[in-house]
Amino acid sequence: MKKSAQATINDVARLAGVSKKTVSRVINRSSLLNEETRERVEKVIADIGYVPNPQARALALRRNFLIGLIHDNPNPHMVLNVQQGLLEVLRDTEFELIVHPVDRGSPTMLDDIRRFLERQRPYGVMLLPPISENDSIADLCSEIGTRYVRMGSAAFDDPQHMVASNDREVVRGAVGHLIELGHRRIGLVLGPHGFRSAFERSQGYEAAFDDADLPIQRTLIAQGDYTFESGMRAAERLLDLSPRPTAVFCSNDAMAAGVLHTARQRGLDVPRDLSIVGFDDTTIASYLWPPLTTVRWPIATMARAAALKLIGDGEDEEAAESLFVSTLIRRASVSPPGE
Amino acid sequence: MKKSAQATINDVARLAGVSKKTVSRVINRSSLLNEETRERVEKVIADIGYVPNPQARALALRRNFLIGLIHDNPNPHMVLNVQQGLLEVLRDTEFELIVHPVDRGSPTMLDDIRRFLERQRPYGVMLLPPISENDSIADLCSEIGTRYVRMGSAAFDDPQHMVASNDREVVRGAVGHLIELGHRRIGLVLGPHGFRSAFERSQGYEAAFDDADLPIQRTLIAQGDYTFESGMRAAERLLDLSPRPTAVFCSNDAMAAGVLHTARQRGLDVPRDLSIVGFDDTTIASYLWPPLTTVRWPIATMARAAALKLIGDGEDEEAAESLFVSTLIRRASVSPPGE
DNA sequence: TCGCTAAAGGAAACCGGTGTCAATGGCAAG
DNA sequence: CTTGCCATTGACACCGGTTTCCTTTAGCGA
Repeated sequence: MKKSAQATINDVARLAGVSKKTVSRVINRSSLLNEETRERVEKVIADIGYVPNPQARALALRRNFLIGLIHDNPNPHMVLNVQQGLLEVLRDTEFELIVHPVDRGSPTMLDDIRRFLERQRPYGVMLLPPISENDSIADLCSEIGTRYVRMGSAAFDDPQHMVASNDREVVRGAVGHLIELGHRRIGLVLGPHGFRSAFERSQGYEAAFDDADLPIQRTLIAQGDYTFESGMRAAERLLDLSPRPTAVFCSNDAMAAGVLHTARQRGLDVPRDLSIVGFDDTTIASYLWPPLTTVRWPIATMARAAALKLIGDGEDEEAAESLFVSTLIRRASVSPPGE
Repeated sequence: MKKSAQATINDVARLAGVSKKTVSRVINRSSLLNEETRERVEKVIADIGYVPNPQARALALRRNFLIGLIHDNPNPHMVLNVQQGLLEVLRDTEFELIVHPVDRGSPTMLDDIRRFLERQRPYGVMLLPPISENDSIADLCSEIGTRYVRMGSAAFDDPQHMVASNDREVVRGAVGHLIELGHRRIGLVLGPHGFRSAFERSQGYEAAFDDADLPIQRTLIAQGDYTFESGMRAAERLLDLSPRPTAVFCSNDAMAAGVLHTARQRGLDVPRDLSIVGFDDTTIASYLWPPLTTVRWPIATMARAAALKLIGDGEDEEAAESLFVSTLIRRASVSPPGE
């Protein structure tokens, strides 16, 4: 009564009284098939619980049923949410997720990616920021013939290759909200150079000032690099200014946490003495005291859409979408100035 | 001048003037080989940059060069750290990481895993808590012949299948530290039922009281489920007690953050009115105010060791280790009582 | 020089699918 | 009745490795 080895296509063919090629046709839903034959084969497949061997298919098709996630270690919160979104879609399919981190900065990054694509031959890959902004990676995918979807803070590729959020607009709204509350000296903690997300968010900041016909004060703009520590340093500089800013918009939550940390060290009360707005809506945003007002972007939803774009035939509705709306989550770290 | 297609083993064989089999022998480091032949073949391989096709190998060997990460969505911090540790090791090898989340609770979980193992034929898999504690999964791996390593809060399998931390001992030390500082009414926020980690940590708590010959007060033990919200609820109950506990040990950081949150809502000063100790040393631990005293366990190191166990021949030193030491990270959320 | 043994290397089958192309059979048209 | 065409289906090569089994060659003692 030993457990039989995995059934093969030959077993199915024999039992159904057809050739392996016909079974293959059934599996691949070829249209050139007699309906009756199809049913007979499908019955056998169901009966013996046959599942095609992915390695053999991969060899013959020169294409694996894997979706690759290529990223360069941006924030863990994002990576994990993306994975969850992708996996939600892949869970009920024959696809699996393969994670391939790379090192931007390394001169061999492009070669690494090429090797990965040529060797593993994933069905499609998802590119996360910041490397998603690198056009040569997208070109490489096209060249090799691997489907790809880029995730970003703005649409910088065709819809079928892009899931983008509206960072600029949402920041414009968030900073506009601060202005409406009466804030005038609003600091900006920038993200690192070369990150599209940092750029878009700073553009949103500037747009809000333009909207209100207010001048932008360069001294209120501090450079950060998306880390907690850089947020602390930025806050030290901003809070030394006189007059002090009454609010700060931070390009991500980690830096916002840093700003909050420094503010507290200096005995400032948040939000009375300083309003703070973050970006990402990571879990820490709600754990902090006061809970952080921040921007939530639908990362998992975007990842789901990306997965559908990657594996789908382009007919799914969600897969058609490529622009996703982030929203301001109002918590307790913002109030009118000096209140 | 078009880029030639990937070189195959036949190209190498032709250029080196040997048969495919000999090339295959070189690749697989067979010992029955003339040294001179080996060198000649290796030179050709290096010259044309030949890399064996993983799909073909997988088909022939019935084994993929993939390491699977099977988990059930425990805390993101852990999943990500594990991934980083694994990938650090895999980066320089021919292995790739394939992530396969499952749903404990689902009655089909075991079948899901079986299908995954039989279809993808990963070289080895890493099992994360809490499903790592499920013996039938380990048995399944043995049955199918997939190498596996389980991660856990205590050693509950052979060393070659286990990377474990010393949760019980480190908690014993942490709570002992609170006792030394003078705390007597020390709350415990438990992790969820059925989690070995929760059990081990509570055992550590009890051991510390035994060490000091102090009685354990059951009312000071509150049930949590590792979420921020459950920490808040637990704190609400504990802080209603009279006399109030002067310190709380929480089974993870998220719950500690919840306790801190509730304490703050009630106007308590941490650590003066309430000392808090967490577990995990997630990033939030240092972002919180006051920065959280917590236990850091070497997740990435454990994952590295696990990867070496999975792909290695058992000769690496780090791979031999199976018990890893967590340490108490002292920050500002602890002080002597009432100070 | 011959015979024997062991090491080295090659031919062909095999892993389990898919692609190409030809064969088969039914049916309408000539 | 024969021919031509289309819908189905199968035979066989192929994807790129590994394994089995056999042959060749080298080494060595008699």
